[in-house]
Amino acid sequence: MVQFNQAHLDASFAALSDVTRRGVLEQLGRADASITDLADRFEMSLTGMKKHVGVLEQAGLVITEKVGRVRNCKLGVRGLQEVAAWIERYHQLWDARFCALDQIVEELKRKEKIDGRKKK
Amino acid sequence: MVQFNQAHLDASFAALSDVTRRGVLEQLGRADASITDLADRFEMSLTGMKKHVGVLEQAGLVITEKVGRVRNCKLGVRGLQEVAAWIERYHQLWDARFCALDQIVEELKRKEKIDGRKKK
DNA sequence: ATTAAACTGAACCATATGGTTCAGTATGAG
DNA sequence: CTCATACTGAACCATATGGTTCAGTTTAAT
Repeated sequence: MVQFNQAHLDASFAALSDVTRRGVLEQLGRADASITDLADRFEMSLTGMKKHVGVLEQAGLVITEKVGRVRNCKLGVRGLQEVAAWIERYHQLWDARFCALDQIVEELKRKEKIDGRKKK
Repeated sequence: MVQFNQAHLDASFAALSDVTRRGVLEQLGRADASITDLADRFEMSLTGMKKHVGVLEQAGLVITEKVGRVRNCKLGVRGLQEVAAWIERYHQLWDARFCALDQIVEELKRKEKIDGRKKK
């Protein structure tokens, strides 16, 4: 089984746990943007937006590059892969458990049907 | 496009951003457990573990039920689905952009090859 | 009836987070 | 050269987070 970089997972999930930052990612999904663009879009101070971008960059979810006096922000490659991998693996655990659960549910439904008939 | 419950996404991602809580989920993937079980496993006070479980439960990632004096914890259904859906949709944005990027990269490689030949 | 186990809630603590303002620095335009 | 733009860093603030201890309460076992 793959070994995950827990610190990186911490940073990535934390970065994703804020509605503004998810918004920024969505925005960058449409087009690259400067800090000013993003600050305007989300009605926030430049400094505030800079911090959000910093968090996203730390998590590898965006990449930025300073060109002249403007910092260009774009989606990063590195970030989401491990997160998606973790979710995926976790989903498997989940399914394994719910397979069992599904059977129980089916069993219950079958019984209900019978009970229903009896009550009629 | 699906509209996401942002508050719930906040809670879920935040819940997942802690290594102990991810560990708890993994543990519950193997078997249901009591608060005491989990506290022992992660070498933490009962109260501390209770808080973690509370966070996970709030996010719908676990379900608990008090049976006698012990609280039984198990994986929840409700939680991961929206998270997985968000990641999935986001992945699509990503791919769309990287498709374009790939083309650019290919283009650059092609040019480099030519330049390389010229320099020789 | 006693006692131990398992949890729960309140209070506390240190640090992190999400925001702000203010005072810079660096760069592009005229 | 001058000035506005775009960012950056420091300091601050309120609230949240991850943990603890201590003092209950409820339930199970003897």
